[in-house]
Formats: sequence, C-alpha cells, structure tokens
Amino acid sequence: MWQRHKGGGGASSRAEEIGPMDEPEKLELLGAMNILQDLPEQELEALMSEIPIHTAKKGTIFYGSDGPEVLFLLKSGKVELYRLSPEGKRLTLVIVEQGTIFGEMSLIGQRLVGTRAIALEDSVICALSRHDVESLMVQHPQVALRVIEVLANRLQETRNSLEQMAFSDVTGRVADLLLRLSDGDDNVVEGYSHQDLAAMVGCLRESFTAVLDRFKGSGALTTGRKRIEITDRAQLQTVVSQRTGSRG
Amino acid sequence: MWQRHKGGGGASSRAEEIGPMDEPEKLELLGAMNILQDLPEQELEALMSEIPIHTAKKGTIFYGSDGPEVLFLLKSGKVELYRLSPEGKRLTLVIVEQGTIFGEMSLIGQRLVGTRAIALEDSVICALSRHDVESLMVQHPQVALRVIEVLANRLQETRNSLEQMAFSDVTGRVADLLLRLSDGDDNVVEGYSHQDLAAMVGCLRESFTAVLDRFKGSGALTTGRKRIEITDRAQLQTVVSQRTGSRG
DNA sequence: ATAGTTCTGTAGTCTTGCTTACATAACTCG
DNA sequence: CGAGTTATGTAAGCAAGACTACAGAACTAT
Repeated sequence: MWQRHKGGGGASSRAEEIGPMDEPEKLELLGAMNILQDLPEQELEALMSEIPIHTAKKGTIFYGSDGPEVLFLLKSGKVELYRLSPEGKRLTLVIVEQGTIFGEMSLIGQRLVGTRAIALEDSVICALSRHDVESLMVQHPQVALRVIEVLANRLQETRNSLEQMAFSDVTGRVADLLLRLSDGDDNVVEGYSHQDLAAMVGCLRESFTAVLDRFKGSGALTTGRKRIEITDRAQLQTVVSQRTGSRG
Repeated sequence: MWQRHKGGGGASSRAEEIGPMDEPEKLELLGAMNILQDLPEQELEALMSEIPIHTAKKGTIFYGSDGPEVLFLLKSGKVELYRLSPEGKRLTLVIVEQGTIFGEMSLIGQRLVGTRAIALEDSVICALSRHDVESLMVQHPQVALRVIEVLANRLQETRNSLEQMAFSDVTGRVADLLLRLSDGDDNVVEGYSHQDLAAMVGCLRESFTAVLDRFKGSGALTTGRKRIEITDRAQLQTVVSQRTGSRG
C-alpha cells in the first residue's frame, strides 16, 4: 500500500479540543472570507454575534461523523481534506487555504462522508449550520454566487486530478504537482514531507522519492528535509507535457 | 494507450448543427429542470420567451472553444462529459441525465476547458449565458441553491472516482461501475460498449473486456452486444469491498 | 545527551494492466 | 446481400510502480 496513516499518537488531537476564541479581530476575519466579501459591514457584524469562532491547533482532525451538518469557514491557517482507504492509504483531496470554505457536502445534507480534514497549521475556523448557510444565501444571493464560484473551481481542480490519474504516470504527476505548489513561491516547496506529496499525487512514498531522485540527478531540483527547490522549471514542464498518457 | 477517440466520421456532427425548436411543450420542459423547480409558473413563462431551445442529435459534440460562456440545461436526452488525452485516450467525467445542467465552468468564467460533451441520445438543450444565469440566481436565490446542490453532488462523485482511481484496481472499479449503472435497472447495463465503460473507469478497452470475461467465468454476469446482465450482484459487491486498495 | 520519532534513501520481487496485434462476430447502410 | 464499420475476444511482451524490508539522517522532547 502507499502509506500508513499516522496513528492517533503525538500532537494529533480531536475536534473536541477546539476552544472558543476572544472577540477582537472577529470582524476582520469574517470580512476576509471570500464567500462573504460582498456583504455590507453591518451584515458582517450581525453574523459575527451569532457565529461561534473556534481555534484548531495544528494536527487537529475533523471527523465527519460527529456533530450536525456544518459548513466550515477557514479564517486563517491551512486545512487538508483527505480520504483513507481501508488499508490506511491516504489520498489528499484538496488543501484549503485561508479565506475559503470546506465541508461543502453539508450543503447537500451530507457530512464529510468518508472524508477527513486535518489542520496543517494552527487555524481559526467557524462552523455554520446548514440552515444558517441557506438562509444567509437566500437573503444575500451574492453569497450563494460566491459559494458556487468556490464549488465550481474545486470541481474543476478535482477533475484535473482525475484526468492526471488516468492519463499521466507518476513522474508526470509529480512534476506537475511541484510546479503548482512552487508557483510563485520562489520555486520552493516547503513544509511537506514526501509522504504528504505522495498522497497528493496518489502514489507510494517510495515511488515519490524515486521520482524525486531522478529529477535531482538530472539537475531539475535540489532537496532538503521537507524542502524542495526547483532549479530547472523548464525541465519539469517538459516532463509534464511529455508524460501525459501512456506508461508502458 | 487506452483507446483511440473515434474520428470525426459517421454520425458524429458538430454543435453548429443544433437547430431551433418549435414552441409546444417548452414550459413543461423548463419546469422539469431540477434547478428551476422552485420557480413560479409565471417566471417560467417569462424565461421561456427569452431562452432559445435547441435540439442536438445523437453524436453531436460540443466543443468548449466556440461561443460565449454558457450554462447548458439538458431538457431531455443524455450527454456525456469527457476529456481526451493528447494521444486520444478518452476519460468520462460524468454522464448527465435529463433535467440537470452541465458546463458549470461557465459560472466561473471558464468554458469547457479541455472538456468536451457529446450527446449520447437525441437531446433537447438550452444554453444560458453567464450573465443570464447570474441575474436569474440573484432574483431567485432558490435557483442558486439548486445549482449548489448539483455542484456539490458532482464534486462528491468526482472525488469518489478519484478515490477509486487511487485505491482500487481495475477489477474493483469495473465491479463498482456495473453495480452503479445497473442500479435499479433490473440488473442490466445496456447501451454502452466496452469502450465506453472502459472510459468511465479509466482503463484500456482490452483490460475491461478481460475483467468482464473473468466475471463471466465466475458466473457473476452474462454478456451480449452492448448489454451486460448481472446475475450475481453479491459477488460483485464482494469484489468491490475486497479490491479497494493494493494491487500488488 | 539520549531515546524516540519522523523523514529520507535504497533495493529486490512480483503483479497489474498497458501495449501491440490480430480475428471473429454483429450490425449498418447502400 | 455485400462492403464497411463497430463491438468483442484473445494473447504475448514488457515496464511502471506497489509491496516489502531495512538503514541512516534529522529532528524533538525529556
């Protein structure tokens, strides 16, 4: 199998450990949410008083089974949505950056079915009940439009991943991932282990390392612990376009 | 590679060939759209007069490049959304049944990027411009909620496919597909060639045939031309749960 | 410092399923 | 009804990558 899920040990904690938060910069945080950006300030204030805001320490895992159907707003921090196979393989669905939502399945009356979420960084999160979200959207259609925007984008990206899984081999997928993750960031991919990156392209950690070694050998990149620096972007781009399809 | 895309020959026609439609049962068709089901009849009538309705013969292909960004409403018929690799492999993204929408990327200002759609049956389709859709949703938030419902469901399904590609081998994916496609329909999967079904699970046609033969041999199903009848549902279900993950 | 944990590197074995190459059957259309 | 097209059946060869199994390095916390 690809990789064992890290067991419950260590810093990994539970959703229950989320604690309430003070009232200082709430407004600011809410306004920064992409789905709320069209709301007038007064509306935000009204929301603010109703919505509980929580913090989740790095490593906190949100299980889909507990609690009611809720939509999560990620104010700050970073969250990974992933699935686990029965044997413990992990597959990353999406990395949620601050300012957007996750747990969209709540909008159709489903929880995080088969899906889990883990805080990759200390995060500030609030949870809206399905009912609250719906009435918010009914009263403010612009919010609904933003939600649609997020969903459509995510669907698009997921389809891209699916296409890659189908058409591209591991080498191509890794090259593409590195290019995407480093995009803008000074050609550096930092903070992810091989394990993490392998879960994003859907392969074994060992296979990922092997591909990386080949890239290293050909001078396309440099590696360190949880750090990859791309030194020859063009080379990776070539690989991406070549490796789309056929493996035999 | 998995499969060559059928060339432009034969019945396969172009989007341009879509012709306008008469005015009889327009209202009925509109009302049957899942995203419009909450609209009062008068609104439907108003819409009716504005929206052009077209028909697309079986085999009609919608390219993403032509025309403005539009959201398609599939009144009747069946449409397949798919992608093609540079080498001509086909991957089915989703089969759109009548009464729902497709081309949702238009909602975020993208066309059917890299994606094509083909009418699997003679279909009645209408196209809403992005602007029209947005104003419709702003005026009728219920429509937006329905759109969100569709998007969330589609995202969920796409993630399921991605998970299967990552965790399950071809045998497991085929078993699952057959169970899903035959669900309810009297245990029969009809109208799809091995080629089509292979494109849905993301494998070669030959590989699909091989799996099918094994199932046939073990008495799980019976086959005919473009017809598969499942005779032992339980067996397939067992395969699905066993074949989730690990292939070595 | 020391023990424990996480991360990375490496290597051999084995299976799946892609690739290639036909052959036959069934259907369609003139 | 015959030619062309599409659907299905089969089979041999081969490589990607899953699986297994360690080992050393780097980091972390006591």
